[in-house]
Amino acid sequence: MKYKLLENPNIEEMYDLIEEGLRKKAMINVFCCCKVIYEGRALSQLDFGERMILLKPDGSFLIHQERKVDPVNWQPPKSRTRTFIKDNTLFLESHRRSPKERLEVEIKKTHFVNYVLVEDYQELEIAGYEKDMGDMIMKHPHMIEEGFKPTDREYSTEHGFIDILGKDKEGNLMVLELKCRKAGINAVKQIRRYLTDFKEEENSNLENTGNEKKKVRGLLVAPSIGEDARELLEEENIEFKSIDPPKELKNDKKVTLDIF
Amino acid sequence: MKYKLLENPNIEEMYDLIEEGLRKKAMINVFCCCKVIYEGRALSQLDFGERMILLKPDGSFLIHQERKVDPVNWQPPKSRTRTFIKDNTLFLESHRRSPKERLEVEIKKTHFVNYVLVEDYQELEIAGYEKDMGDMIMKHPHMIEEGFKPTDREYSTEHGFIDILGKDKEGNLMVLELKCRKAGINAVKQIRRYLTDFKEEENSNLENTGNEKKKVRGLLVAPSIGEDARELLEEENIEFKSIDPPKELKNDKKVTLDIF
DNA sequence: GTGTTGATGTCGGAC
DNA sequence: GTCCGACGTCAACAC
Repeated sequence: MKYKLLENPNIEEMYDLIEEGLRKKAMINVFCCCKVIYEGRALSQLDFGERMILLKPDGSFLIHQERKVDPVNWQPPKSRTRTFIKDNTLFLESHRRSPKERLEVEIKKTHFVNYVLVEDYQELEIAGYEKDMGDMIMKHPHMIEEGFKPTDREYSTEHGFIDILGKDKEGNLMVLELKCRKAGINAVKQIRRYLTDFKEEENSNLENTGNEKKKVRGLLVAPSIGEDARELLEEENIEFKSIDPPKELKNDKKVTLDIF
Repeated sequence: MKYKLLENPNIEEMYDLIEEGLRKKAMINVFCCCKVIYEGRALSQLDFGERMILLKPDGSFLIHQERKVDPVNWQPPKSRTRTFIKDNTLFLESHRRSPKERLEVEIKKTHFVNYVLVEDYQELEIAGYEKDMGDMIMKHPHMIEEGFKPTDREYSTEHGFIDILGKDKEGNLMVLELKCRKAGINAVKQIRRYLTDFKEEENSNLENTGNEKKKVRGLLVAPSIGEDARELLEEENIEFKSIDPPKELKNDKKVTLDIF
């Protein structure tokens, strides 16, 4: 089951659902009246009130009040969450090893609780660094290889945006994925998804037109690449080009600002 | 009604529920597959994936992925949220006036959506940071050393605010810089800047008045100090006093008792 | 409003 | 691990 939800659960139901969610590494969401105690780098307490609690599969633990972007209390990723019942009351507890920190949530009344098995393979693309790299390649396509001609930027597909689309000197389609830092396995998976799309298209074109076969080349562009990423890359017949991102424009700007 | 919840809603149902939640200033929670575009101080895009969206009555807008404490995209309090349907697709949009920022969420598939009218009158009581440390020292100056008398708090200088200014039992000026965590090299540099100011002043006073020379002592107060910081400290003849920040809540559980 | 500073900052990268 | 810098930092407070 992809998700599970309970309205006005009793303590045992709620305990079971949260335990199940934790076991399955789901996102768990609790709307309840609770009291919170935190001990660690600082010390805090928050008396009973209605809040939203969010437990993430990476161990993150967030308690949100009705205002502000930041959670009122939280624990970082890799914290360990535990549930227990004491005096007919459900508690959530989160421990962090180092620095030693503890979060304790006493739950009085729950409106509803749910967990969801989340599928999210996308990473945030933020303009700035990577954008600069794209700008540079659009301006100097020979950096990729002789005869490379970029045709599209941020080309939209069903699986997401392709950073740069172009053709090599033979006329083969090239799908470029840019990373401004060391490329990980996710970068390779990403480019693989794009390629799947294009290869399907390519095959149907072939059937229709009988043209001579053009290849679709996947090319990962990054300053370096991780070991696991390299493996998948070779397996999938994707190419890799090592290019450093253009030297920081941000710093230059900041220096200028500091001067004034 | 205190809350409302829909599983697998269709677009119109979802639109209505969110509009109702916005009108009633509720906390709104959406578990869905969505795509996010942000334009403002930076520029970002996040392709389709499953996430949790949280809209708060103060205008805050959070999009949480399955990892990290921080939301992947967000808008701050006082942003204005708008919903609209285009091409049979539901969009959430959030505008901020200044700086001009826009967040656009395209929703593909929603697992469930709910709103809750939250009642939370409590504020976080927190202890263990720099202000508490300053309070403690002002209240118990002997913690620094016998005969220490603080004279000013947040004393303004050309280079910034001195946390605590005072005099030792000999009448020498003391410049205290407080850190509630392990002090790094920056803390030492900071105190060094303040000292430079005072020593210049001291010298000009000497010339003018011919008074006997009083020293200016710099004192870094922190629970501990890093190695590089220690080096610069000794080089600059700045002193160090190890003090842990107080971790006592002011109204220690009294609030709870008062309520009953 | 603009500006400055502290924070359980968080997060990522380098050593 | 620890240290160091960047961040759409956020949020509180002063001016």
